[in-house]
Amino acid sequence: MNAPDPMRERLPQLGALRVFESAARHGSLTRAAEELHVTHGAVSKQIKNLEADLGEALFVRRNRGVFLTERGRALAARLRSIFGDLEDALSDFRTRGSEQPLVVSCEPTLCLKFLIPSLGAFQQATGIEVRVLAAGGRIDFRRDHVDLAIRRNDFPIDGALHARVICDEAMGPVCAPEALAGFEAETGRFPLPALHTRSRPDGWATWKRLNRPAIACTSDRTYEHFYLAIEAALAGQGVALASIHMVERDVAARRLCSLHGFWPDGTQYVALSAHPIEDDARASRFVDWLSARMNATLAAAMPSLGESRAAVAQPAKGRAIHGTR
Amino acid sequence: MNAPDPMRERLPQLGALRVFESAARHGSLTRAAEELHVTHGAVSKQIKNLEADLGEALFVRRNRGVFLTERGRALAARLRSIFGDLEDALSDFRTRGSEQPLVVSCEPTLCLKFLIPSLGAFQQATGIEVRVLAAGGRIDFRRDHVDLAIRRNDFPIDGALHARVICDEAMGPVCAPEALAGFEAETGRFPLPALHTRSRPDGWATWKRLNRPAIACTSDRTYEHFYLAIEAALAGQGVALASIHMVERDVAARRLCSLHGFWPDGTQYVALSAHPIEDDARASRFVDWLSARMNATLAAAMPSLGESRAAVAQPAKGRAIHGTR
DNA sequence: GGGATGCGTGAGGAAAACTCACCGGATGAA
DNA sequence: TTCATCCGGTGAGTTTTCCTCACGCATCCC
Repeated sequence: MNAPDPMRERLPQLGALRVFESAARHGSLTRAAEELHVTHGAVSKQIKNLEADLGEALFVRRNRGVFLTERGRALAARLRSIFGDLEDALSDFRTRGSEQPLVVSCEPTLCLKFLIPSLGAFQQATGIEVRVLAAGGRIDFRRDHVDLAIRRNDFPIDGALHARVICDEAMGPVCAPEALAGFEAETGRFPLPALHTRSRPDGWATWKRLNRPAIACTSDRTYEHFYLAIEAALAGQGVALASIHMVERDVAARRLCSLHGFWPDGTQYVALSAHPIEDDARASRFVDWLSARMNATLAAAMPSLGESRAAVAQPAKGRAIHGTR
Repeated sequence: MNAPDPMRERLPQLGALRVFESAARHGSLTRAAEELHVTHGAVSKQIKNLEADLGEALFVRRNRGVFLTERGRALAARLRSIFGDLEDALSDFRTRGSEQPLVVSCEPTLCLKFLIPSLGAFQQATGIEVRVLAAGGRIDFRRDHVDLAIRRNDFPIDGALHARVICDEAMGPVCAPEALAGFEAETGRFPLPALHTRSRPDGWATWKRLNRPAIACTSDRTYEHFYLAIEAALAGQGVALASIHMVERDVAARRLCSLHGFWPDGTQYVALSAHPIEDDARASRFVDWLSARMNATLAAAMPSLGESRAAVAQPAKGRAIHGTR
């Protein structure tokens, strides 16, 4: 009566949700009542309340039993998973159970070309279990249950996130050894297409902007995915502008040749998290390891990085990284 | 008094958990009380109850405020994520919000060599958002929030799971084109090591058991990861026994050569789910697409599969697949 | 038809949750 | 030092929620 909770903090009916989940699972109010050790009347009323609160029926009553609505089924499925998580969390707490694996989201190409092959050593050395979610672009940490995302800072980073720089990005044109024969280093003429990637449309433009040696290709070809562009380069179908971190192994194995070395493009790889990375020992350790690992790659591929860096690092300035350190 | 709930169904204190989460987030009982629109006394008692139930303090009281225990902090973090999920679920329900992405767990090599490159077309055609979790081996569907897992049925499949066969596995020895020169087809002599993978230790043994042409290598080399073995083969360091589904693109691009074609090894790829796959339209559609896609690869690579299949399919018999169809 | 099953509902009661008022320790400024 | 203030604990009492009980109704099966 007296304006109890105008902006009532959501989740009013925790108990009712729990009862509904049970009833949905059993497809029966009576059996839910048994599971919860209450009478069927209690279950009936809880669900009625919940439906009133949601303004929508979750069950269709048929006098001989209840049947989930389509939307009711969807809600029940999610609730089931969520209450399962809750049970797990409490059971882990009580038994001092093991930690959850660290979930890392990473751009797919980097993921397979670099992260996964070297992950085994990390897991073995630290005992930290890592799960890799191969996904790029925007990320919803909570929805996807991601602890850490590895991204390039080529976009403004949400101020609510916490970031830690891992290493510089360095790009360079690469092609298959057999395709290298047609390349005229002086004129820059190259008798094959330039390979583009939709996920990094400004790659070649940045290369040009940084006054790196021009490469005059016969045409352009665009791939949906970085991985496919690299594969096309491997197949000798053109020259791709690739990240050193992604083609490190291919170059080392001489499946790919670098035309003009690799150069920082002003962006960095950063680790993003919804919470301060320092607060999570495992995440912190992972980022440290990743940073050391990727910087080693950089150092090996670009011994001349020292002097070139200062001139190139400028464009990245002004990009707001809300760092925690 | 009269034995109310000896085996009380877990999660007794939903409200208390909610209160604790709020207090932990604010680091203050008083501010939690404000958020929940109750008095601080109510919050204090709820948390006291919860601690009694857990048999352990969650806060350290300091007369000037409360401070989370180490374990309390861990629990609060998980609760925060879980209640966040709950809010999302309810908010999605009320607003008829969009569906969650379909999370597919897949062995990393197959994931990058095959799945991710072709996934774009699927997402575009169906509008179904797919997230790929690169992980092999055993899987906990609920803990990892996985909807669908793609695996080979080379292990007994838990009866509680639902499975649908996708396609046959087919293996064959592959090496780099330049390494092929040293291969004597008649004697089977090969002047390089055989490349093994720890994740499929019985690969070459199965090849021999099925009476495929023997390959006499100089030595053996074992890699931790399938991806690395394929990479070694690409680098001309030996001959690997690879799945057609993983090296399809490499063979097509002539980066790898097949020595004796690809042959079914008696196992199949299966889609596993915690729930009947038919019940989830999106999962069902994804499996249909994947099945068509992978069988097309098989058909293209092994036009002679028809007659060879009958003789080889036997070993797989007896492996219990709890199929839903 | 008769019994069993499954659910809805109103009245009344038990239990949980909350409020209120007061307490004590710690902090910081006067 | 003193006093005002902040933060949380606690006991008594009250409110609210939730549950039980008992009954009604419709369906299904023998």
